[in-house]
Amino acid sequence: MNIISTKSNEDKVNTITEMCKLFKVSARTLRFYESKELLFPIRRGQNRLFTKSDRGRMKLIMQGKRFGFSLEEIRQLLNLYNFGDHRTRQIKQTYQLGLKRLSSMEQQKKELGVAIKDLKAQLQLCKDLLLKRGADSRDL
Amino acid sequence: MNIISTKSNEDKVNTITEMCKLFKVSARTLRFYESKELLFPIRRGQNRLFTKSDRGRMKLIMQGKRFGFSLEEIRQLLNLYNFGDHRTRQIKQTYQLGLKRLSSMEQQKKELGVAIKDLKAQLQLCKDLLLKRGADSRDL
DNA sequence: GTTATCCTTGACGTCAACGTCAAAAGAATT
DNA sequence: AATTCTTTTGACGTTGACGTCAAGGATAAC
Repeated sequence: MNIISTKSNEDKVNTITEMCKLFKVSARTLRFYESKELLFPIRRGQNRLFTKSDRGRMKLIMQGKRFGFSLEEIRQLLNLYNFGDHRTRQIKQTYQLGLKRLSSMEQQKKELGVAIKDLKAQLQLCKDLLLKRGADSRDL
Repeated sequence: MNIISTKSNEDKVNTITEMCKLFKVSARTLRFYESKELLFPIRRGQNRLFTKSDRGRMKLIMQGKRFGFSLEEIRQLLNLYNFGDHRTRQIKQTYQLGLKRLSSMEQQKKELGVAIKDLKAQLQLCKDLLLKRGADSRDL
């Protein structure tokens, strides 16, 4: 342990199998994401090493997928989290995209709230019917 | 207008093109959904007529898609809204599925809240950088 | 009657997001 | 040195969710 690297996991790198376990995806998926420029693992020889940046990106990728975004949509947004090394014009574009995405996500959250309310009501109706049909309330 | 049908749009039926416009999808999509048993239009001759039930289902389908669910997942849940004509055991299963889906959606809403917060923060950072680089604050 | 318009059923094509398999290269273990 | 394990790079396969013709029936308009 070097005296400089007090933040032990800051500069830690992962092999591909470690990443697989970390994010519960296949190696194929990670290579695929690299080919699509969502990840940028460095190389030791010909092997991939995934850095903290890649871990952060993967987290965002999984999140984005959960919310129903396509990989391409996610890729564009990922630049928002690495804007240091881009040109101003590109950052501006990504920023605009981020604003759109934000409002889309806020909208989705609102809709989700309504859908949840509906589903709850429907489940209640369903439950009532089941009880009326003589179901045991313990297995509901 | 029949004296019995006071609820004018309750028993209204739509042709396929009407449905297309109503939900902004293609006819192919509607036929595809029927083939996958997500919709059950009645027939006049060989033509499809979409009922109120189908309209309700379509609303739920679009919603489900927005939230990232697959058509198969959506199909299973749709039974929750038409449980009148099913057997108790099946309803019970659908009910259980609904509970799972509910908690999944609630989880998703929570994650969405966090992601929105993160994105906002990131956008702020981005904005600061752009301003520092001399961007005009009016086009942000 | 025929032209035009909707609608139908196949059947094949496409695109995203991977899965799967083969061949080979490197490192590690015995 | 031989074997095992991890990983690599192709390359082809698959699945979900449709798109896109092609060929034909039904109905309304002229």
